[in-house]
Amino acid sequence: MVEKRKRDSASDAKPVGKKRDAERTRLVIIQAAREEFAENGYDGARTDRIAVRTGMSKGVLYHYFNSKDDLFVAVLEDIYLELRSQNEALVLDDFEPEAGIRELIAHTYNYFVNHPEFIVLVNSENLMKSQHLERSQSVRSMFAPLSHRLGELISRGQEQGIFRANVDIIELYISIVGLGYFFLSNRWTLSVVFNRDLLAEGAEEKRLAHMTELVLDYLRNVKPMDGLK
Amino acid sequence: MVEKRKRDSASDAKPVGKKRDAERTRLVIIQAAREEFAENGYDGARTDRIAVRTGMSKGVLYHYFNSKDDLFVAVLEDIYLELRSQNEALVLDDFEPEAGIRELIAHTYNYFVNHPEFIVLVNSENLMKSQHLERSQSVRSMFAPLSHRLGELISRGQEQGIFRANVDIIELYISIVGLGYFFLSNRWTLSVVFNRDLLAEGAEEKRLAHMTELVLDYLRNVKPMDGLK
Amino acid sequence: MVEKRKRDSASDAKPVGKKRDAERTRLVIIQAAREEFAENGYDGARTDRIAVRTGMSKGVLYHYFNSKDDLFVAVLEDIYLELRSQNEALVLDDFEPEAGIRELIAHTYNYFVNHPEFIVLVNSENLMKSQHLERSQSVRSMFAPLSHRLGELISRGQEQGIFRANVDIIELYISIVGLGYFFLSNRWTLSVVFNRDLLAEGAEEKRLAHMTELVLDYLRNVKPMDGLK
Amino acid sequence: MVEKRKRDSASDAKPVGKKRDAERTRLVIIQAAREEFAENGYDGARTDRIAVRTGMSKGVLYHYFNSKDDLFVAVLEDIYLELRSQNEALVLDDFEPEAGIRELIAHTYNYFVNHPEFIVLVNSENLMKSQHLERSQSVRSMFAPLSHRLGELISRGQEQGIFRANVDIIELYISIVGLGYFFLSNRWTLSVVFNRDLLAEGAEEKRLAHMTELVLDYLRNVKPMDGLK
DNA sequence: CATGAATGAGCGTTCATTCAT
DNA sequence: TATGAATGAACGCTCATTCAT
Repeated sequence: MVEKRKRDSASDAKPVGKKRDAERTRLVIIQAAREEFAENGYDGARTDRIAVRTGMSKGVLYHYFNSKDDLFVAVLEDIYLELRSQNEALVLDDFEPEAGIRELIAHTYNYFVNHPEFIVLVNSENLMKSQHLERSQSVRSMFAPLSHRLGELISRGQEQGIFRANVDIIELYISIVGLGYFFLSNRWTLSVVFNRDLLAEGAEEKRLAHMTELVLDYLRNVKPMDGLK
Repeated sequence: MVEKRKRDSASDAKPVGKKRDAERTRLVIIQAAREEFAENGYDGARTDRIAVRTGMSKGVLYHYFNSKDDLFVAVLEDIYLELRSQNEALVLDDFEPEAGIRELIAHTYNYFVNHPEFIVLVNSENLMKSQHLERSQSVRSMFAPLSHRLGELISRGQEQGIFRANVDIIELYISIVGLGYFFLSNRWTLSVVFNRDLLAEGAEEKRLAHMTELVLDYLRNVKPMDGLK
Repeated sequence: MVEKRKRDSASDAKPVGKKRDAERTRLVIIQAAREEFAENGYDGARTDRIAVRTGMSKGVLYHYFNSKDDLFVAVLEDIYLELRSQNEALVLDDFEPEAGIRELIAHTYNYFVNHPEFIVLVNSENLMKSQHLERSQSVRSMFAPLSHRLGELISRGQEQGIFRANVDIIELYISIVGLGYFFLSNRWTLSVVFNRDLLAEGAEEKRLAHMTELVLDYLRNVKPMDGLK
Repeated sequence: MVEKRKRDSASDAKPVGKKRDAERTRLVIIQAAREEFAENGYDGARTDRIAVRTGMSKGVLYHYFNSKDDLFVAVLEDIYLELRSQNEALVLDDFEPEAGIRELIAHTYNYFVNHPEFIVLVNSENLMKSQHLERSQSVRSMFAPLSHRLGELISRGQEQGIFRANVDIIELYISIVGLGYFFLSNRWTLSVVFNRDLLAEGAEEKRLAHMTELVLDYLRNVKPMDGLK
């Protein structure tokens, strides 16, 4: 279920027909940088180590990217693009409403499980108040299509009378993401303060089951008045 | 609703007279360090700036704490202690089950809203896989009492027939925390990818309403079979 | 044969009839400083550690001595005084010339063996070109009496026809000291470059035998012409 | 008689063209470090000042050497290599035994006279119990060849009946080295305690004459029994 | 007198970035 | 274009010394 990183990057969806060595090099650098940033956060990452990971000299980094900041922007764009392309592989239209929600929750969660870098990268960026993403064109509104499709799924459920009314799609989607993201992101401190090993075998699956139930019970909660409003 | 930092720190619950300057200085340093770590994360924080914030020389930091790491441990302990003492102010026993849950959700969420440092500090610590908290004695199992009280609240609701069965208290509590924490922590990147200003007026309250409903609908979801199991 | 350090210091030869606490404190500090300087050299020594060794606060050091430099002067004076008082215990007049030389060599060498601090302290001071000793009154010409007595011993040997003529007393005394001092001071590097463990059991005694023979063979080397010159 | 440092270092025996700047820079750093360590000892040396001496920035030191310790190792290796290569220039086989000894004594002594850094460097290293040299491969047993050649010289002298029997080569060599080394190393304190200016004109030559006589008289001291043993 | 908190210059080291080759 | 030597500001930390209590 987990795809290998090297082949997974959103960037290499681009046509590499002609041997564009420059393009390949860019990708190698982004991969190396992703790993380094993911293991250490933005401030903890070292350009030297990124260079070592690429197997190339440090000057190359600065030839392709002007600065550590620019490189971080590229890494963020790359991983967000990857997440979106994974999301697009999920065609919610094929599912019944409830099954569709289950799929969406599991799909989203599994991406985080399989790409722990995403969480570190995004947390780092939030620490810096999104100053890099703000400069990116390709990421803005990136999740609009997905939330639109989620809206359609909810609508279908509502029409079928199995989903409640008054659902704020974005709040819902943030909940779907957050219930898993927070757990995966904060496992280490949570394990300490609750004295329960959340890194243990089975903990991830247990979380997924709980959050799926939580969200679906919320959605299925059709009140008698709903139809009349 | 937000209390000022200076009076809010868990540490100064102790009677701080004028006698022992040392004790006072320790608190001043922890406060200064909390601010610096909160604004920049662990790696981004600078001991020089912490010293400037204290109004004292840099050497004094090392007179009280042996290293930046030790200081970070002290800051984490202080803020977790503060959170716990705030939690203890909330006597859930006084509430009907549903109202109790509402209180807990709001109380927890408001602490994060009023103490944005908490989120940055804890995210930083998770980036480092809890290596500092691991060394702390005072934080381990710190949230056991609270999850115990939450369990009692749920039990009361179940006895009254208004709450569902089969609730994993810790999973539930992580959801209660995570639904707010994730939103507050990730507002900046979420605002970009959803193209909705989550830092705008009203967004925080909206979030609280949504997550309260989500959790309560889950808990109230009494299935016919529940009583029979 | 080795006396304990604490009772051995030259300083406490002074009359401690009245309970002069100040004087006692001075000695305690000098002892502590001697140990610290001896283990780490001047630059490597830490005033904090000296204070810890005394069991008193750092301020005390600066009350009795104005600076690390002044304290080092006091330590040097103390240990040179100690060496001299040990030398004075050796009454060369009681010995036949050859036995006297043997005694002097062994006595001097054994002091170094039993007081390895002396070597580190003196090497440190030479690294700094004697800038501290230069300020000391009590040490200047301190070894004049001893070299005078050595001269008398040599004269007696010459009169008895068993010692050679033309002996420069100070050169000879420097040789007597240096043959042992150099070995003891440089054992660590010598062990490496010669690949022979000079810190092993027996190495010290072997050295003493060698250097005694060296010096005595030199002195006994009476040439036929000596008497005629 | 004293060669200038720049041409004298053991390291630049290698052909240093203009091609590899790196090699050149390494040597420049080692030279600068040698001077700084020699003037101040290990603890007294400052990496800032070493950088200033190289005319380059401080970071460059760490580009070539990982730490002050590693740099000190390199300096020690360099100067020991230099001493050995000087020693190898002395072909003892060409000399009659006694002349050979004279040459060896003078050669060794003159190296110290012309390279006062050697003494400070080695004293510093002994203060630290040879912890740097221990890590060096190139220095271990470095003086084995020389002591072997000294042994052959002594043997020839013994065969000719002009040198005594029972000579421990390493003890002898340590004496030859130590008689000069100690004088040169400790001139400053010795001048104070003997009240004789050992830094004055002529003092060095006088020392050499004395120590040569001392060693030769020891070696020449053929006892009647020697041949019979 | 004695304490130990506080100072501040300075230490060994790091690191994003530049630039000669 | 690619390399890696070089830069220099800044980092975490130290330490001899001072000073209020």
